[in-house]
Amino acid sequence: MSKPVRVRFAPSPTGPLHMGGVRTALYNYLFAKKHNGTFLIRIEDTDQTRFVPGAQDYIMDALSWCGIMPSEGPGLGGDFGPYVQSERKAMYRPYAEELVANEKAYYAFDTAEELEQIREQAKQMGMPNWQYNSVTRTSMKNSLTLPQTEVEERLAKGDPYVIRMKMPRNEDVRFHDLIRGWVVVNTNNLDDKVLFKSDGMPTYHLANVVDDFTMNISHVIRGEEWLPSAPLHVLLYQAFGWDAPEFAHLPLLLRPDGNGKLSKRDGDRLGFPVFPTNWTTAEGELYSGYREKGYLPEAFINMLALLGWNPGTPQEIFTLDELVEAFSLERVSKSGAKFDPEKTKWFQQSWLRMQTDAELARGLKATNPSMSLSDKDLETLVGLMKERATFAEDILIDGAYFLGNPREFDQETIRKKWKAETTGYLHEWMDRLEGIAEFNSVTIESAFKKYLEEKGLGIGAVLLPYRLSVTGVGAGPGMFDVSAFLGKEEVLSRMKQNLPKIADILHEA
RNA sequence: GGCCCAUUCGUCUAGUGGUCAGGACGCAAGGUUUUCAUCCUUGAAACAGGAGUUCGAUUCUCCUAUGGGCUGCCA
Repeated sequence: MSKPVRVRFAPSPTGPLHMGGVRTALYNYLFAKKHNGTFLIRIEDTDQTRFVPGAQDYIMDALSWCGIMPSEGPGLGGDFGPYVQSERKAMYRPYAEELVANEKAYYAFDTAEELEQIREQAKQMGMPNWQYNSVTRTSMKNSLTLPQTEVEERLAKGDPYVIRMKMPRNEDVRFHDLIRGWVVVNTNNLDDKVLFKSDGMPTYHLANVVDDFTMNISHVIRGEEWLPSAPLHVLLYQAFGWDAPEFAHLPLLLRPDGNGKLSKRDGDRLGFPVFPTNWTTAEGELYSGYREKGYLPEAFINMLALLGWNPGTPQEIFTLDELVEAFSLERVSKSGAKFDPEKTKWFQQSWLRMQTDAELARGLKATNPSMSLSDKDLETLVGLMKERATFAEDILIDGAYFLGNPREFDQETIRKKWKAETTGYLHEWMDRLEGIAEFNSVTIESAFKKYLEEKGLGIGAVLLPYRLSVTGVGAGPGMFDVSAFLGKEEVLSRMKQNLPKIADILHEA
């Protein structure tokens, strides 16, 4: 009989959530939904010095854009709240004291400055990382070395202290990871981590274990950067006499170039966002987000899901619901995944195509309220341009000539395609256009073919120059569709205005 | 430096004690298209290295190398 699945995503509000964090949240969400469990958010703000205003709202907003909805969390309620650790502050000290009473932990009075000094000295003597551990603690100021009376005196007096884990000597800590299998670490390699800080707050380790236990968390699914401290957490569960949850440590997201963990600086430097949505720092520095770049949340989520997990089938396009259905931790890979901006674009393009013309038109109208096009015309335009676009806005950018006479004319196409007699053909073609009674793509095409036939011309000799004189560019949707969309008056008026401009360009060349 | 984790095409990945090592993105070529895009076909492209186990290892074990993470009164 297994416990009900309850998982949490536990970010710290020290800045915006980057895409690695979103993926962790996503996998938690997928796992919870797959097993009819609960996905909750807990804010880990035990470090008051690193608190960044707005970060918590950013996290909730970004997850909401992604469609990753927690059922418990700050502002959402739930039976295990509060869901912000600073609001739970009072509950941690008794747990820390309990460990001291049971000799699993001890008071330490060494100040941060003293420790820094010791580390510095050790470094100069060739020891790169001095640790407060089962060996060194015997020569430090703590309740294990100081006389009992002095300890009590110091505590009574209000001397600052921390509570440290009393790491046992030479014990193998074994735990099972759902992704990596058995992991074994000897406690000699672990130090006496601070569990409770002198400012009255717990550290991550204590708060995390206490909260996961008191919130009935069944599975801890988090990034691989936590793997080294997992043994400590396992030991803490043992010290409290609690059953530990299942662990699953996710592979890291790596940067596309060179090596290393994806970091917030990489994105805009390499030309892609690392954040789900825009984030502006207090200093006014902007980090761009997928939302504002024009990515659909479905595409973003789809891409993230496949980075480090695969369904074992050739399917690559998944809705959130389909991901829930297909997801399993067993199919999460062990090694870090380099993020690929190109493939991300492919997901975006694929998702854009799946939108209906009406949906896309509605979205464009919302982002461009001043657009004068009717809904029906905009939908037609979307239909013509959609296959050529990666982002919705591309439709308006690459299709700008649908909205107004172009100012620029592609010089290279002119140079390659414009012959001495071309302008003459176009004038003749204008006369034919003039004569078309019912102006639609079928009638225009047949008139065009008829004209070519009568003149004995090839299609390329006139069609491309025609396109260029109307749109300014040498590529795009079917020219008869474009013509029909613009209407007879507009097409003729453009040609009248543009042909002289093109002639000028030819003269200059 | 120490500890831990990892290693299949450029990238994301599938896979098995005997496979032509499969797919996707990207790239290249061809076809379709008046053009571009889409679409279709084809192609180049990988089991880090060395031992061992075995009739046989990409697959199992060990070593090495490489990459990554952690090493704070950060999370």
